[in-house]
Amino acid sequence: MPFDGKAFIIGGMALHHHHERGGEDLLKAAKATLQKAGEQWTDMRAVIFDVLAEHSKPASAYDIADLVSRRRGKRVAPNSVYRILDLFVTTNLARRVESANAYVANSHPGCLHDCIFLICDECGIATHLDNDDLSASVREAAQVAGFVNLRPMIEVRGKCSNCD
Amino acid sequence: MPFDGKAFIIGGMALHHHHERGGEDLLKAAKATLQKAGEQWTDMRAVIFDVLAEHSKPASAYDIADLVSRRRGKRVAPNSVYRILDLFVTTNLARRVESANAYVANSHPGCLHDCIFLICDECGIATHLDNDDLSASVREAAQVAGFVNLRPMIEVRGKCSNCD
DNA sequence: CGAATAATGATATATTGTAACCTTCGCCGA
DNA sequence: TCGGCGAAGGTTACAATATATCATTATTCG
Ligand SMILES: [Zn+2]
Ligand SMILES: [Zn+2]
Ligand SMILES: [Zn+2]
Ligand SMILES: [Zn+2]
Repeated sequence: MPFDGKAFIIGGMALHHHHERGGEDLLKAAKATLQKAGEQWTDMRAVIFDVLAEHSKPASAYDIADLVSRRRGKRVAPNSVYRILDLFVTTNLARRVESANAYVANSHPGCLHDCIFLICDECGIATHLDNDDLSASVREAAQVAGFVNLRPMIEVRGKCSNCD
Repeated sequence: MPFDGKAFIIGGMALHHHHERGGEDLLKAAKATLQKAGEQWTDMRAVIFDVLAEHSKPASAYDIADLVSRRRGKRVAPNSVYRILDLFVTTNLARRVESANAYVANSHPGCLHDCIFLICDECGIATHLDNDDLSASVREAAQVAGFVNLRPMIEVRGKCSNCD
C-alpha cells in the first residue's frame, strides 16, 4: 500500500495516513466512512454533506437549512440539519468550529486526528491546519490534569493574508 | 521587585510575571487594570466582576444577569451584562470560553497571555492552564500561515478527575 | 408481508447575542 | 452657574443559535 500523506498517532490510536480530498472523491469517502460506522447514507445526508463541502467557509446550521431547502425545493427545518450535523461530527465527517457556531466538512473523513482552524474575522474563511506535535501536547497537558475522553479544540481567530 | 511567578513572553511582548489572585486581592487587581486602561470602575462593573469571580464555573451572560439582578434587587438586562463582559474581555479582566458560550473571570488581569481551558462535560467546571511553549507554538503556526492579529483559543472538552 | 427500528417532518420553545434609542449623571469649558 | 458633551446604563425589540417533543415516513430484517 503506497504511503500518500502525513502520518498520525493520536492518544495511542493506530497509525493513519492522511489524504486530503475534494469533490466527488470526498463525497465517496464520506459515504464510505458513514456506512462503515453503521449509519445510512441517505439522500438528505448526501445533500447536506455536499452543501457543506461546497461551502467556502464554515456554515451555520441555518445557512445549511436554507441552502438545502433551495436545492430540494422544499423547506428543511434547521432541527433536521442539526441532527445530521451532530451525526457528522460524531462520525468525523464534519467538524464544528466553536468560535463561529458553524460547521465545516472534514476533508479527510476516516482519518482521525485533531485539526487546527484559523478563522479570518474579515472574510470568515477557515484555514485547516494539522500539526500532530502540537495537538499531542495539548492532549497531554489535559491528560496530566486528570481529564479523560478528551476533545481538544484549537482555533485561532485573526485576519488572513488575503484580508490583511 | 520580587519574582513571584512564571515568566511569559508572547508575540514579542514585554516580560510579565504571573500571580494568580483571588477574593479581595483579585477585585483590587481588576479595578486597577480597568482604570489603567482608561475605563471607569463603576458599581455595576464591580458587581459583575465579583459575581463572575465567585462563580465556580463559566457563567453565561444570562446567568450573570440573574445573579446580579438578585444581588441588586432590581432587574438587570442581559444586554447590559454583555456590554460589560465585552469590555472585560477586551481589557483582559475576563475570558470567553467559546465551547461553553460562557465567561470566566481572569485570575491574573494585567498579565497578558493565552490561557488553556479544560472544561468538564459533566460538572461544567473549567480548569485553567498556562503553557507558554504550547500557546507560542499555536501562534507561530498561525503566523506562518499568514494570519495576523491572532487570538488563539485552546480549549479541551472532556471529563475531569472528579467526575470520572 | 409485518413488526421493529431508523430517519425525517413539524412545531414549539429555550438559549444566546445585537441593535436602537432613551435617560441619567458626571465633567468641563463658557 | 449654566449648558453642552460624552460615558454608562436602562428599556425594548428582535435576530441567531440550539433543543425538545411528538407525528409521520422510510428501511431493515425476520
Ligand atoms: Zn485535519
Ligand atoms: Zn480573510
Ligand atoms: Zn492564564
Ligand atoms: Zn467534572
